[in-house]
Amino acid sequence: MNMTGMDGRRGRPRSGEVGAAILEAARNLVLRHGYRAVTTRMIAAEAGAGKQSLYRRWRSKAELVLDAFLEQARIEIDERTQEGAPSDLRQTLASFLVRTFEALDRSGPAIRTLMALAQEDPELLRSLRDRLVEPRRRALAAAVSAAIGDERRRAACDIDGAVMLAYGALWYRLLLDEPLDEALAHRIAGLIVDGIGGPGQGNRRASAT
Amino acid sequence: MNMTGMDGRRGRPRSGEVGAAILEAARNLVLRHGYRAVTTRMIAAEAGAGKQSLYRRWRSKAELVLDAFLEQARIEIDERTQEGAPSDLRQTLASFLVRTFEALDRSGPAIRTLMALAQEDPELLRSLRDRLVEPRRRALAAAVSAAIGDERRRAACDIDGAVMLAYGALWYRLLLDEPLDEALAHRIAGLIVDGIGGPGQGNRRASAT
Amino acid sequence: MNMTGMDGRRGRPRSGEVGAAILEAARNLVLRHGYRAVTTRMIAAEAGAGKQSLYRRWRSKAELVLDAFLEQARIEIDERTQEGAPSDLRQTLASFLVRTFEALDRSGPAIRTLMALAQEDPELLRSLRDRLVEPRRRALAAAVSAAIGDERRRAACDIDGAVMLAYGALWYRLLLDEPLDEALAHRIAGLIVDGIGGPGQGNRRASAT
Amino acid sequence: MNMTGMDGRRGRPRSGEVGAAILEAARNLVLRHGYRAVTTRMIAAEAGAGKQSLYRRWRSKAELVLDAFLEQARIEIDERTQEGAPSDLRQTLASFLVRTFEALDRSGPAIRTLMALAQEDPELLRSLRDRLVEPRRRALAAAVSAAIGDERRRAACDIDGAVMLAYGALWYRLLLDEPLDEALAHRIAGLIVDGIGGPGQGNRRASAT
DNA sequence: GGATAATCGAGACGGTACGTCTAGTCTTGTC
DNA sequence: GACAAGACTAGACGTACCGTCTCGATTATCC
Repeated sequence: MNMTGMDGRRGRPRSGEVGAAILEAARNLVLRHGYRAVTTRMIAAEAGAGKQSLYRRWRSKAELVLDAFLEQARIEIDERTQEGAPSDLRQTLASFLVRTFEALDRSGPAIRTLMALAQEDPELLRSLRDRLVEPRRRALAAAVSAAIGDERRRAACDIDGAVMLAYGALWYRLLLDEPLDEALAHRIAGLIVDGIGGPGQGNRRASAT
Repeated sequence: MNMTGMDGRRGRPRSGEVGAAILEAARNLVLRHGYRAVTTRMIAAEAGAGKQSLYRRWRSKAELVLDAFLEQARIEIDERTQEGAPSDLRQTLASFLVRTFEALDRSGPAIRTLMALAQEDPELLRSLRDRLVEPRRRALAAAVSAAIGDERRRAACDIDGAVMLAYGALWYRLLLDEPLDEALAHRIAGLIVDGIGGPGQGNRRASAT
Repeated sequence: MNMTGMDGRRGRPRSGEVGAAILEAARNLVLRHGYRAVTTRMIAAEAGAGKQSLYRRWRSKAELVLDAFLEQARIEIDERTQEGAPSDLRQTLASFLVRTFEALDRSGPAIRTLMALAQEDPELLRSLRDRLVEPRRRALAAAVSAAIGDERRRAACDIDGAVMLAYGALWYRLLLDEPLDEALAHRIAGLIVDGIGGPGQGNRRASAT
Repeated sequence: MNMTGMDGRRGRPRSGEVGAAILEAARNLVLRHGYRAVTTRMIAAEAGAGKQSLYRRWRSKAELVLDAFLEQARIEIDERTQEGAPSDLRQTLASFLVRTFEALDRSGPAIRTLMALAQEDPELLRSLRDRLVEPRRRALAAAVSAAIGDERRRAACDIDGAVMLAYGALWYRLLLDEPLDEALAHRIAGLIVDGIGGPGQGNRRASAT
């Protein structure tokens, strides 16, 4: 994953532009045609690079495509964290999901592909977790934590569990190719905040039976 | 997908044993080596069959492997539905998840792979949804519905939403290769029933702020 | 080199047409563009075959091209041996060379290429000797032998040596890309029959000095 | 081919040692492993040089290897031309061939490879002709001419034809990987001087029939 | 002596052929 | 017509190599 190759200083250094061009070509082609339909030859040609320049930097087509999309994901997450200080938990959750859904409008198919690839490649899965999933988990957890506010109440909540439910639902819908819209975001937020029975007291007792 | 081939046609009838042997070979090989490492030639050889006997029955390697694992899933789901009528919702959810997690202990990696494949193959995704995801959604929804019992209270609950959260969490953990154990099952059940704040009233007000 | 593959009898037998089409494609392409400029992909495409069908029959591009031209050479040599019984040695030699030069007009470049390839591949060289060089050596030796006629005089002659000189000169000119014309044929024939000094007695004494 | 680069230009002059090291590395590696198995990278590494230092001096790998072996050939030919004035033609021819065969003992494989390469590279063929073949042709022609001695007799002889036969036989045997020994040298010399029938008068009449 | 310029080793670069592999289809002879 | 065996087309993969380009460092000549 070290793309600079500047450990030693002898020989011609790797050109950052070549690596960037390959990443961009990979990203564009996979978005346009899907992972399977894109070949390393196509990526190299689109980038104006030789195939060897590709394999000098990444061990396989899959690693390259992962990097191509993680690059993009990093940018988006940075923009997202410019939050104010929301006070309502349900609203916080819902708006976080809405914004995430919007971002997935473009990158969804590629992200799905990445998760799919990672299922056959443990190292890829590790990268995906470390560089895509975990940062977002933390971002959502922080947002939820801020919305709860009070320290004591926070301790009583299973924030990480809530984050798991939220992202679980997101991925489930994404992978099954079911729509991710604003209504769904509010529905998920409501469920997570209040549980299955909604804000009323009804299910309190039912579960206590 | 028609495995009998006994529509009253002329010629030698298809041998049921051949199809079964292929399914078993596919299941075993994929469990052992993973989807990508297994080739159609290997499956045919392991089953003592010709490749044509494979493609006479399934349209692609992916469909075959899907069938190989759905066969197993069908058996498991049949056993699971032989339930009585539990009354406690949280317990119902938890035990459903526990049993599902146990079944995934063996077939999990293959199921993950199927979902991964489906990301590049719409037809496979459709099959996966119709034959694996939907039946299980319905089974869980029915169990939840039965546990709630009362008709009016049922109407107030977002049962489908709860099912989405439960299976979402399951897939999320499965795809990220995070453990699926009994503690997790209870945690998910608790979250779904009571929401993030747990059975206490605290978060009612918080969300009402 | 066994192109039928019919040792066992199970499975689909190799198609003779495919092999023949590949040979012809290889021959035509190499004649047109030269050995280096022709790729296995081009040969397969021209033959309407897959690359695997090529590598199933030959171990490398070089082996294939050898076969492609030996096939042709065999045909030509068959036609050539339909000789009468000439009596004049110089004339016999000259006309043999003339006819050979004519045949090389078309296949010369390819034959040169084969000899070149054989310099890096001992197995290829062996094939070339056994299937191209030796048969022709024998054909010329037989023609020379017949032209001399008398048994006793034949024993006094170094027929094989003469054949070596004739073919040596041919290859030398061929490889150096120097013209092979009728005048050259007669010149070589004259030298071989009479030696450097020509039909006169002059050099007899010179060499006896 | 100018290896000094010292035309009075500015900048750091080319090191003669680097060029010599490259030549020696090329010669050794090609003798050891053959032309194809040796790469430019290997030559540069063996010489402790960069690849650019190689291509600064030669236009291609083939030209370099040609030079590597011509260097050796030049030395050999120089020694050879320090001859007295032999008078017996057959002996002159034979001893010339014997010495040439000895030299080929070491460099034969590489020379063969060069001729092979030249079949696909007209420019290389030209170099090979100008710098290897022609000088040797002239050397042999001069030796033969000197051996004949008498001006009038010389005019009656086809000296160039004899040289063609001698070198033709040499290359023919070399390329076919057939032994080049002393007996062969004398045999070729005898054939060239006297023709197929040997020193007797027998074939004079046969050819005159 | 400082500027200029060509050299040096090292190795990345574009391009492209090679030989291997796989999926899914087609063709044998046998049952 | 199903069956086992295996050849078939098509085309992607990752490696290898050539000849060029680029880097920092070195070594000469010229001003």
